[in-house]
Amino acid sequence: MASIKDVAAAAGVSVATVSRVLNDHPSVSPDARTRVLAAVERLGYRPNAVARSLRTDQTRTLGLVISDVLNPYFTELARSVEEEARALGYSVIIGNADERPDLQDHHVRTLLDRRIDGLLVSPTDGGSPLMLDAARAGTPMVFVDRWIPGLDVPVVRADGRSAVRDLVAHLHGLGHRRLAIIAGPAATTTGSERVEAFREAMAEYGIPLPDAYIGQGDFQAESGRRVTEGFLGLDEPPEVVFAADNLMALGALDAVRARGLRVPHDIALAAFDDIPWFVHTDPPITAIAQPTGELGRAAVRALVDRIEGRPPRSVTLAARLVVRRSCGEDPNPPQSPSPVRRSTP
Amino acid sequence: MASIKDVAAAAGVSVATVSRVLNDHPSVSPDARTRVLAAVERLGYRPNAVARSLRTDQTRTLGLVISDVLNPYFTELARSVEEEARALGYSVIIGNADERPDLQDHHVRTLLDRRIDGLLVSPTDGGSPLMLDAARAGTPMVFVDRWIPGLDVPVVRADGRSAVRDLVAHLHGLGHRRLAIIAGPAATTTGSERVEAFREAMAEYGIPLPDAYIGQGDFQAESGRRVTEGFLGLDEPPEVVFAADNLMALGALDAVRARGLRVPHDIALAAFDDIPWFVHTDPPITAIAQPTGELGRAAVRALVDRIEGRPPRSVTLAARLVVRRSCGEDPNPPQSPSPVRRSTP
DNA sequence: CTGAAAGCGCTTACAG
DNA sequence: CTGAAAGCGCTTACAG
Repeated sequence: MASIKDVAAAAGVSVATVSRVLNDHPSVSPDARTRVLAAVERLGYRPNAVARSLRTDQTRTLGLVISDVLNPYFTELARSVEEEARALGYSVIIGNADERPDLQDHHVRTLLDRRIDGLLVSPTDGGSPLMLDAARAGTPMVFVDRWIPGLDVPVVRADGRSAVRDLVAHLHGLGHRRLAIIAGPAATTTGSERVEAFREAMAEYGIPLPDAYIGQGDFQAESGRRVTEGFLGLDEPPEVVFAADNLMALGALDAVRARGLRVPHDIALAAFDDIPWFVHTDPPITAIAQPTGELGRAAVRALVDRIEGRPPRSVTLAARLVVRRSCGEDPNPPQSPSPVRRSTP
Repeated sequence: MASIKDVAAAAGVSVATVSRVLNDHPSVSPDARTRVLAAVERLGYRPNAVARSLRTDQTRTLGLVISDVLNPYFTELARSVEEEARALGYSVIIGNADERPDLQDHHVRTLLDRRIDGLLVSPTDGGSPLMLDAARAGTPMVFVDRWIPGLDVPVVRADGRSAVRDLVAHLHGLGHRRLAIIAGPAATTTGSERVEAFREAMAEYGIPLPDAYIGQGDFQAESGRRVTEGFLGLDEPPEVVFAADNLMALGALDAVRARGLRVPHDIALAAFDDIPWFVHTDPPITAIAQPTGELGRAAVRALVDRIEGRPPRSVTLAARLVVRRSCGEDPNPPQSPSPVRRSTP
């Protein structure tokens, strides 16, 4: 590939002048500029970003380490992150941890080695020494969705507490009393917080959350399946299963179907995280929706603020309950009878 | 951050020696090695990949430009690509074109500027000058899923022809004669091929595919919605809509539901690309499944072969039809009555 | 086995 | 406005 030297030679100027033209430095004569631009065009020259990064000590790249790309929530998050980053002149490199701390570590290490300007992470666990060291060493970092307490790192996330309270009110109103949850890993904030929010909301109605109704999942479909099978095998199975993310809800659906049971007739189902498919599942699934796009954008802005020397802000946005039919009789029946609605028994 | 110089000073050796132990060069004394490793440990030294890349002229990075990250098919593809790349010692940077040629170009350019070792692309269109030039200039490149004819670039893809024939046989067997398709952009191979395969299979049954039954979509949900509305507004609407990808199927479902109609009672639906949610939609959707993971892995192997000087091979794998209930009466009823099955009218 | 030195492709004070 | 030169952090022939 043509290098800056080739361009300089072709334009009859020094490499310094070529560099100035390329970087829009003001002190370049119109004539020199024209010749350089012509040479660039003729040679099809493209600056080597690797060399530039080495010299300037900045890569204009953000690292994003997410827990699971296959989870539509994170895919959407990644998309909004890339979009906002691009608008601000940054690229993003995504590392998929697949809910595995070792993989997360691998990606953090690779990203750090590549000298990304800043790191956006949704931690899979409590944080490895590598990540903690990086944070303490001053690597610009922002947590999205999940975070690690005790670190001076801004957090951008959704607070689901009030939406969970709305969900429990909805379930209680439908007459459900035996409520179970498929939790995420206790090592993640979203893993423990969602259980706590659920327990607290239930307490307001005087309903306990027995251990047998807390299933330990890992945010992936297979665990939702396994936990749900366990629930269904109980002497007194729960009336409702609340999956702490959409993939575990998918697993739960698989398990219910495998047993030959129906939602919500035999067991009700609700999920944290809303996705477009929930409108079309059988039945449509009641879910707690996060403002995913806004979270991604806010996270990027916080990180770029930090990188560029401005004080970054933590952001907490509200999640909201979207009621559909997976927990029982539609509580908001349409005014006029619609042919879409199924005649429920 | 500590540099190789710091390590050299701390270990009392030259930077050359440090470099040698870091790269497992054989000629290093055990003593030197020990001291270097200790210094590395003590300083928390991590080699600067940017500097190494500049020097060695290789980044050990693959670029992957996909048409739409929000499409579960591509997400899964991206995941398998990253997995295989990691196994072979490469990282991957994903660029999401969002089905927009301008964005695709942006990512190709950025990736090239970063001097990735090779490029995996699923082109959104017929290819911009930039991409064509890069291919002709010898940038290691492999097409996945979609490709651009006339270029000496290996292609890794699935052949859906026989699965589409199976689908048409299935539809014909169900008594359907008015079959419509929501096509992808004609500029993409998968956009045009799927229509052709559909048309040819229909011809075998003496069924024509009129223009009115070919809707022009762009592989994204909104276009599926729009096209389906058009079909439903026809004097003689089709009995079946075949969406050329899963997102347009989602849009089609939205449109059908908005009209207060039901699948398959009022109109049948099938999709290219199978996803886990299709098992749980109302009704479960008949789809053509690609061996996505295998495609991603094969594409990476071909690209790495090319990069490392081995002859790369094009690969074509077969797709297969997965019959569910969205086209009408289940043609393979279970032997014993199952409580899962709905009593269809 | 080891080190001094060149060089990868840039950017940027410095001097003119 | 322009260029020569230093230097970013590495790797790797070359000489010893």
